[in-house]
Amino acid sequence: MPELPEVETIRRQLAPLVEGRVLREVRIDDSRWSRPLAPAELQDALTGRRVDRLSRRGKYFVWELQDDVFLAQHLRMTGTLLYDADPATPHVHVRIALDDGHRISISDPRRFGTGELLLGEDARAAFFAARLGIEPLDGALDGPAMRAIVRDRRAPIKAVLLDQRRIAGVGNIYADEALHRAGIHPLRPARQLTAAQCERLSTGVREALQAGLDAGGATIDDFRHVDGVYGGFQNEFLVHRRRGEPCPACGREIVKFVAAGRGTYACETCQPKPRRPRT
DNA sequence: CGCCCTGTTGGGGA
DNA sequence: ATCCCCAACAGGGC
Repeated sequence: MPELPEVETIRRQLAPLVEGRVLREVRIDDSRWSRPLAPAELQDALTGRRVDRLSRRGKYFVWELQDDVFLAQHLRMTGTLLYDADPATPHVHVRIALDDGHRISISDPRRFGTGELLLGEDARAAFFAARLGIEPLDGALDGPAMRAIVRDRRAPIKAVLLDQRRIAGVGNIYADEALHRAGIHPLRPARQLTAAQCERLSTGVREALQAGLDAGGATIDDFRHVDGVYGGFQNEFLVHRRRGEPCPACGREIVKFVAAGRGTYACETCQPKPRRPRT
């Protein structure tokens, strides 16, 4: 469910509610969530600590706790982070009681979500350095940066966009959206992109993510805010393809295929298929 | 009712 | 470097 705009939206809503609060009680009912630690170990490490800041890196929430203790939390496919959730909410595997009486619940039907404890600045830096590349909304993702990222890579451009070690936070839906905005076919070998295409793609990635943020992270159909309310839609490529409607730019049919192992949508009029197999 | 397929993610093994 | 499969579950098509 959550891609970068959704994660950032949740972070912005939750940060003022948790920063400065102490985690009074932590209950983890899922041994998968806290691997490699046992749930009891993670509970003990978190309990009683003050939240200095709630930040984000790629699609990770970073709970910055006192004494340089960090929790890198990922919601993966189906995780939701709820504030004062309905007690009947299903699939809640992690519950946190704050010192002001409010509660945090993490609901995650598929249980892919993770929470990793990182002790100290160095551990945090190493964790993200091994996994994440450039932050797409920090201003550094321009045409030349994109060109350096695609250079020498013969993998399809969509696979490169989804590689978190290159660009942090672009998921399946926003990758399709960015490629449509840039007029680039998802299967085009990355190294074939011209300087002009790299420029358009860097803009497409930034604008697609920003549009998601402007919509309050409401671009995915079952996205819910921290208060449990469902979000709405915006009139973008990704919305049209979900509805089975034609391309909003040219009116031609949107086609579906597999790229980088994921379901992929494109308009092959706006995004011409690659013809040259190798370069 | 049951079976099969799909999926917003990322890690590990081939 | 790249591809495939997997984690666990819900929902839709047939």
